[in-house]
Amino acid sequence: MKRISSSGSLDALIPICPPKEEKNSKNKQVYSREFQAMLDSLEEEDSLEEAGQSTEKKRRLSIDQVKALEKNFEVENKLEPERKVKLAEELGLQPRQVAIWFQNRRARWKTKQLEKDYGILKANYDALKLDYNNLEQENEALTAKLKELRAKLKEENNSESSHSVKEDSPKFSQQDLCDNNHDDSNGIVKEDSNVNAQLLISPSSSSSFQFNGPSSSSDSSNHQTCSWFQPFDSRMILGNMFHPSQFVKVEEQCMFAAEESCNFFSVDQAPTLQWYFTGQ
DNA sequence: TTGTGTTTTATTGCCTCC
DNA sequence: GGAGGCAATAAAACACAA
Repeated sequence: MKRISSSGSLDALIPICPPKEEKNSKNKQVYSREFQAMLDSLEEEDSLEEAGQSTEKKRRLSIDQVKALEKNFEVENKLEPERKVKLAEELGLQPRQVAIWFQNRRARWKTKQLEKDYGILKANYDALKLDYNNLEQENEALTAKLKELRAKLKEENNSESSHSVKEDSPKFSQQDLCDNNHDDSNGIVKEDSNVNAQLLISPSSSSSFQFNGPSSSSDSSNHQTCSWFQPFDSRMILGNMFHPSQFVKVEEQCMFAAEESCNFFSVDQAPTLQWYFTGQ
């Protein structure tokens, strides 16, 4: 026995568990389980009375007792001594039995709560994972599209820049042309041409390209179907939409390199949810 | 009837608080 | 140091399939 008493009584000293030989009571069952149990309890009470002991067999609490305990547990899942004694008196139980019931009930509640929390966390995790996968796909699509566009720009640059430099733009020095024509560290090809427009690639604006040019550039018929991406054919800009004598300045306004932006969500890195947990 | 899995009741040992 | 809480566990009670 662990404690003499939590409430000052001797209830903890009373062995509630029956002696070991009780285990074999099943072997002498002749009647139905309930009836046999009743007989057994009566038999035991008699024998205990004879022995002068106040031992109680370990048995389940009645439905009414459990209901009352549940009700009290709902009100407050901790049990102060006065309440324990009062409840025990009301239900005809030992105060220690009430305390044990509350203790076990708290343990059950905790287990259930953990299961519940696990379910919620799992659902959140699954949703985030789905989100992550979608973003990953978007990222891949964007990267591919960007590569394609850059290849096109480069190709056009190679085929057309020499002409425009030599024939159409005598007002620029060779240095100016070099400055406008090189691949800078931000990763986008700058274009010199004769169209007055700006191409803005902004990773912070929902993966869309922004085109600052003449009003005709906002022609909605040129939009492609993808909602997150508003690309355009650079040949259209250079060849059809603007007068060839106009000057084109393709400018990148990225906070960081386009390449970096495309790899913002690394494919190899699984979501850790760390931010989620620390934020709660 | 019996074996087996689950639930409930109770114990034990350790820890914290006053 | 005693009281009480908790985790781990034992053991009785119960449910149920075969």
